Amino acid sequence: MSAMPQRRRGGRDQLLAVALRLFARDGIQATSLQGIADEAGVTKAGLYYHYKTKDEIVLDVLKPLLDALPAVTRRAEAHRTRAARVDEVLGGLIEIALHEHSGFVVLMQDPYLTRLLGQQESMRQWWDETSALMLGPDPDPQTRIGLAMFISGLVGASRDPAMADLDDRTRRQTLLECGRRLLQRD
Amino acid sequence: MSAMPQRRRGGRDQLLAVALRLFARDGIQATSLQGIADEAGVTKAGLYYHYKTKDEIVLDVLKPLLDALPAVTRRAEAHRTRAARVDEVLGGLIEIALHEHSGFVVLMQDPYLTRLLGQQESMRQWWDETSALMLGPDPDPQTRIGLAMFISGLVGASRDPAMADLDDRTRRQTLLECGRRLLQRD
DNA sequence: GTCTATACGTCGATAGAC
DNA sequence: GTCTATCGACGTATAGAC
Repeated sequence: MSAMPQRRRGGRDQLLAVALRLFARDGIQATSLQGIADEAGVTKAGLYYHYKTKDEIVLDVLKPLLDALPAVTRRAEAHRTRAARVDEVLGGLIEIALHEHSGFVVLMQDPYLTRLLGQQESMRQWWDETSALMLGPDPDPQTRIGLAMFISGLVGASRDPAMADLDDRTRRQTLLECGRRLLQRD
Repeated sequence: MSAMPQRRRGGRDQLLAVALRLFARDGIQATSLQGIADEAGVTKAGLYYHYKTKDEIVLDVLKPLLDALPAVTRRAEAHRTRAARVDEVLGGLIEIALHEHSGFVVLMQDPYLTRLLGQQESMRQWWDETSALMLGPDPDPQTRIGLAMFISGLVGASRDPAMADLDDRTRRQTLLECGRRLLQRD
């Protein structure tokens, strides 16, 4: 019983790693199955042993991320003060942005994925619930838009060259400070 | 001698407007010339009378934006204090994000365009110059990353539903406040 | 200037040998 | 499980009639 990811050539986990890298770099639409197969050292038909369609690969690649987001919200709901809930969500999103950066880019920006998930509506529902949790009742526009800027800006900020100089703890702290500033009440 | 944009069916300006809308919605790669031609009411071959390649269309679509960005920087350079330069750049970028939102999305997020412009290096050079102008000498990481979050977050913030309720002046003011918070020194 | 028709490559996906 | 070979659809781009 091996729960370890199998990174063997052509193994599922290696296919997913290759696909994620290419999706983040070139976009899903521009990433061909041929390209994934080449980089993974298998043939195009080899992919079809593991997956029936390209969309199945896309969803499997994003699965860990799509599970991680509701988990953050569930942890935040356990807190009793709004400030604590905000910090929990900010910290959780920052953690994801830093350590699953490729997936986060795809999730936030790829129009192919937007269309694929748009049919499900689950993503929008998660964000409505989570933002309501952070903003509380009757949020002012400034805070509302500050939150939108944070979630959208997290992609670019975590890719910034200045990030390279910082250790992991400082990265989290810096991004958290950005979020707090954007969400502070007047 | 008519300097007015020609919005006639199949005119260049209408082609560009259609292309921009589709690029922003679906991504450049996923937007076929067939799709542009259909929406513009011409045939695919009709496009090739105006443009030799798809890339030529892309660059022409983004031309106004690629000219507007250095113009913002030039205006900012005229100011004598750092605070004034920062406000000038923030205001200029906000103006662009609000009123050329489709183009701004494509410019900031489309990997096809990143590759196309990556060959030229001009975009990176503009941002290096502009961020240096805003950050001044020896910027601390917090400010540096705050700026990265602002520029990247501007796309999402200007698309937020809460924006719909606000008048134009309030939108600018709200986004400017976000930028000031992210760029303030400790 | 705009059309029809088409060349030629690559796409996602399938069939069948080994 | 992985391969070769191939399918039909669609991509960009071109040729030539009107």
